[in-house]
Amino acid sequence: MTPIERHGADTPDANRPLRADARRNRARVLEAAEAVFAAEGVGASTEAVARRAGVGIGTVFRHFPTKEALLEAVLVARMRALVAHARAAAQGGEPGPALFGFLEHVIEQSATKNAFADALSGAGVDVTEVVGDVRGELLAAIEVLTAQAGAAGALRGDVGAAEVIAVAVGASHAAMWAPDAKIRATAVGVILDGLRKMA
Amino acid sequence: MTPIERHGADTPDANRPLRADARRNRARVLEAAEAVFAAEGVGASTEAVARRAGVGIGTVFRHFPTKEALLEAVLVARMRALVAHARAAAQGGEPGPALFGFLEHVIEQSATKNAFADALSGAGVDVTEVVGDVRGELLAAIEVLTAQAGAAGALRGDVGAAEVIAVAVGASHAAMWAPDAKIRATAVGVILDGLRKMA
Amino acid sequence: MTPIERHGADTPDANRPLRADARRNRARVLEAAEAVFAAEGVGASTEAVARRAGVGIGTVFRHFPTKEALLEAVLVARMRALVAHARAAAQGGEPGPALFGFLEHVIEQSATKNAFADALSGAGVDVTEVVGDVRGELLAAIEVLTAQAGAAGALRGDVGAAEVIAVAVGASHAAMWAPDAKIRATAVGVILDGLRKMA
Amino acid sequence: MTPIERHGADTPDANRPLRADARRNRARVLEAAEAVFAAEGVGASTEAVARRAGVGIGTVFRHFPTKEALLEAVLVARMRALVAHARAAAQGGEPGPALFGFLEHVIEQSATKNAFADALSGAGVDVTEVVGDVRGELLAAIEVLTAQAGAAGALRGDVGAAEVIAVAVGASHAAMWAPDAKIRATAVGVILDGLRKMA
DNA sequence: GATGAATGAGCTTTCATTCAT
DNA sequence: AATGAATGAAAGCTCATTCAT
Repeated sequence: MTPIERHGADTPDANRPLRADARRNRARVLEAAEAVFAAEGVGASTEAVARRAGVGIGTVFRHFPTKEALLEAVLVARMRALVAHARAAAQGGEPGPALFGFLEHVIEQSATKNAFADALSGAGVDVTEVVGDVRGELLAAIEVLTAQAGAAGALRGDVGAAEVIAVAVGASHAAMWAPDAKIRATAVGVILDGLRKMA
Repeated sequence: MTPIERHGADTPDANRPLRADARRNRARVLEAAEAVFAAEGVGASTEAVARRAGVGIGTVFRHFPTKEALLEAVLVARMRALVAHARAAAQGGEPGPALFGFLEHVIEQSATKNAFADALSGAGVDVTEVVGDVRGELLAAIEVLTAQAGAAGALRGDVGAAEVIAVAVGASHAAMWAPDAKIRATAVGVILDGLRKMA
Repeated sequence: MTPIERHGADTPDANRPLRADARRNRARVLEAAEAVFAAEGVGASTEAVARRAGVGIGTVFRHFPTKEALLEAVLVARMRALVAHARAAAQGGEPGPALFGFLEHVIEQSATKNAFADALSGAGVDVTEVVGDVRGELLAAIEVLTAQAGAAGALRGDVGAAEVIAVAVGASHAAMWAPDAKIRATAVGVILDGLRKMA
Repeated sequence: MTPIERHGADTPDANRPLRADARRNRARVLEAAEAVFAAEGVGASTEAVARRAGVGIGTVFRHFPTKEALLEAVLVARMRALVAHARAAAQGGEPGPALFGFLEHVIEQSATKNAFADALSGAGVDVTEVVGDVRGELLAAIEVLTAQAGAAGALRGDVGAAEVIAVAVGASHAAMWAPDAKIRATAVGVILDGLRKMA
């Protein structure tokens, strides 16, 4: 129905760099969505997100054509941040602390905001499908951390990146569920200890 | 939110004798609710529950005055089952296997059905408030298991019942997130290893 | 998902005779829909229909799960009325007047309310699909009228029921379009004359 | 509703010179609108029209300040084409064939695209109001054809231009409704026969 | 003049909850 | 007690229209 999509003719590049204000609004909406969903759960209304972002509903739907798309975008954004963090950690000093520092960061974040993904999966969204590319990137980034830590003798031999992620997800939830800071610290400590090289 | 939930059990005549068929219906609804919410998430409609239970909606609401009340009842029922399981385990043979066997049961269950609680907490319900009595009972039952295992030298010294529960919650989620059986087994193993006595 | 749909056990017959008040409401909604869509076009809101019927929106959607379903139901109802009228006409006296009287009735009705179907087809609904059974019944009923009139020498030899319907649809629109009564009468007369036996 | 539509034509410099590209865009939009509305009904979105025309929405609204204005413009354009066709026909050879050829053209067009006007009238727009001038022109052009055909004895004596138009509208709809080509041909034939001189 | 991002009223649809039967 | 029809407040989403770029 849109044969050529030619609508500028002299616009330098085809797939729209997105006007400056549009870009700004998109970011604001994403931010607002993250905050609102973290605070009220995925059941929060799209209007609430719009209000928080200070834009009209129409704007939210222009950028994310579906509520699910918005949810996905939030998830992807969060994962992208994790990827960046993991890469930075891999660059840093000692392998062991690099990996465990990263994990603690993940857990901390999840604990205050909301768990790795599961408000989504609880709502019936197939998380795996959604995150596509990013999932691969995250896996790769963690693979590096894992390999380094393994080589340095700081990590159990039988675990790879996938296992580390699963364990991190678990630790996040343990942290969320723990009724107080002391219990939280112990529980997380226990779980992470499970990852360390056994004597 | 509905503290006076306490229904029957050992008060043979008191509050509500509850006609035989009414009792049966209550049970059917609860069962249906568990199945439906497990399958479709907490967003599933109350009508779907009624349909599955083979009763009219009116009946569902007669027994559980609110959708939230129904959700809570499901959660409480599941925890009650855990309590029973934990007590049975404590009666059995060796302390170490008793505790870890129980934990594996919990994790397995959560993994196939759905996590310990969090569809609820994802929906903004304060789980801690809700479960009131049962939470105490579960804690007590696990305390017994924990103490026995600790005395037998099968459990890290610095963890009590609360920590064990948090770790179990974590392990459940690790299991749910793991993409395949092999990774699931390793991740759960790692976490439970964290609980064992360190050399 | 609804294995048996057993919800009465002693309700005499299975597929719900529909409670008395429900039946009444369904009829009211249908009537209201006919009036509202006739007056404001198919673009009229479902709420307007509910208001006119004196019921809540929910009730409209309980009976007709979709706006399209409501539209279809209106169309089917109207066609059913035509079928009844055609059958009655076939019972009556002379074949020629029976057919042409019926056609005039159809045209008159369409002219005041709105055309045979096309607000729908204008809205992209595939009318043919929708009316299924009724279409067949109408065709059959008109077939009878047509055959009788043909035998009586009051109808052109080369037209059957389908052609008669098409011509009636045409005449309805001619009537709707005509700017005044005199022109309307002449135009309709011209078209119906086309159907009569040529000398 | 936009009476001052009168644009250019024989006023070479007056109201708006209208830049060359603007003129081109106006035409493109009109064309696109005709195609889109024909294909998807009047419910089609203005954006769809813009997309099809290869312009931004803003441009559509600059030329036609309202969706209704756009709809009207499409209708007027179509009628203008008919006027031209009618005038050409009047110039041609024998009166009878001239009139009936014209009518067949009208019917054919309507049948493939969509009926004379009624998606509009179905949407609650008062078509008569809208077309103002053009309606008069069309009437006049057909008056000529009618008079010629009448004088040549090829047309019933009691019908004038208005009746012919009404009948043409009817025939268009008969054609649209007919389920197959054979029935369509017969039904249209019947209606047009009604217009011919009776023996 | 052209563009397309922003707007928000309005629409369809769902669902917890109530209440006459 | 049980039923299921009725209710109406949201929710998600669309689209004509405006206006800064």
